[in-house]
Amino acid sequence: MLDIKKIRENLKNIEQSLAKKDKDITLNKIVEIDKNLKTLVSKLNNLQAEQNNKSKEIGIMKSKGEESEDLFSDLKKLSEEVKLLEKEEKKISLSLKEELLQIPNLPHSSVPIGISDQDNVVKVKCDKKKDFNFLPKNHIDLGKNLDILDFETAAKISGSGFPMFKGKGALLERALINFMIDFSLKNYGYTEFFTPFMVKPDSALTTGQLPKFDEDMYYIEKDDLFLIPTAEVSLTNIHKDEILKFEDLPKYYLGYSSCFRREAGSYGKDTRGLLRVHQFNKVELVKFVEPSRSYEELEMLVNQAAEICKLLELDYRIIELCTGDLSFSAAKCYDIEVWAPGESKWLEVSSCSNFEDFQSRRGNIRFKNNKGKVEFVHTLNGSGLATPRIFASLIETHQKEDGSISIPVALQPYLGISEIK
RNA sequence: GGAGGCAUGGCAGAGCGGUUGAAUGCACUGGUCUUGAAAACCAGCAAGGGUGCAAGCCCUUCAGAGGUUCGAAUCCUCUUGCCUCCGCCA
Repeated sequence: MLDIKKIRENLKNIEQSLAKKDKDITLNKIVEIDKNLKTLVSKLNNLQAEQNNKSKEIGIMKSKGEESEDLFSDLKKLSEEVKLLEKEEKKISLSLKEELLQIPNLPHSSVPIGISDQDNVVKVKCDKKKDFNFLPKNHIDLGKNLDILDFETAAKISGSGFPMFKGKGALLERALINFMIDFSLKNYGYTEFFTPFMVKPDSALTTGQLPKFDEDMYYIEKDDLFLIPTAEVSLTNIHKDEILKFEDLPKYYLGYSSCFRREAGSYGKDTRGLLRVHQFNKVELVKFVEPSRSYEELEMLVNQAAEICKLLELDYRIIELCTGDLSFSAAKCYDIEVWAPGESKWLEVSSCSNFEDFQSRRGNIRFKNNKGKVEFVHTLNGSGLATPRIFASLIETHQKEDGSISIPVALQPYLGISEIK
């Protein structure tokens, strides 16, 4: 959520900045509501002050045993007027908030300007991809031949778009999760969480999934709960409505979760295999930091996630998203993609974003700075990483001509084997 | 699912329907004392909004939403969360 004060003070700049993300956004309505609200509030405040004073007078008189009918009837009228204005004020500030919640975050000045993913910038290139002296198979065929993936049965149970890992495949999936958790835990000082997978609408509002993207999430109507599309939602809301201590920052949180996405609107895209599924596994990294350090923290976060790709011996590249491809809540974002030689495609396995104070404002997550002033924290998050695509890239990259898979050294302790055949 | 209890500042914990944004303690910050520290003593210490150069002044907020009243932390209703007991259950 943007700061209404900043909108008031820098309307032109903010509009220009928003246009880089989406040229159709307009702030006219917000500015108008804000103006109305301001005049109403100052009128209301004056009346409230009068009411407070007179009520106190009555209190004093009563304690002296005096009575005044005039004052009573005066106040009766006044209080009716105040109540009316209070209702109006509530209505207007609610509508202002509703409007503000629809406006995306401003892109950071360093973000390359562009309209679509065509304009993204490759920041870290993959110089040469792994050579094969045979035609590499895709993960669907590999998985079937090795009997480690079973999409047909998953479809029978749950419908299309749900992966099912079997035998060594299930072991590999579990190993990847554990490996990734341990990696970030041991090397970067994170606190591990195992969070709820279902959240209240309010929590999804904090991180920006609501109110605009409710169609992307699974919703349990009976209990008014959403299945999380990422552990980011649960992790970020840990400090909702709190004031953190300056000395407690930065906070590094990590959590594994299943992630649930309806993928509405992407029908026909990547319908086969592990590339786009309704349920997947991901280790998510979330940071709460003081504002001055958030961009430094973002660079650290991407590098950390990329390190995992290296250890898994995958070909990867880091993409800097352009303004037009940036998500609703992000001020700046890097994607990490790994190469899947069987699919002959780059697969997005991580997205590392700085949200600045966009989410913290929505979730009211603040800290007391070293001068004792309360400020909004900056939040960041990054996948570290998402498994099903890593799984696909991994078995495609490390396949041998006979169809077996060699397991990267870093992962071997987690499987207890060095190959799947 | 049924029955009951509770919800106040960073924490603990008072609070008769009327100068209560809220006693007190702890924590924290500054000061006195001390070679230094501790202890003791003194002072300060909620957030948001408005206005002002500033000091300040005004408004809102005692889980949330409604209601009663001239006036609500205090009374009523609903919701949510926590605790206790019963039922069910991995």
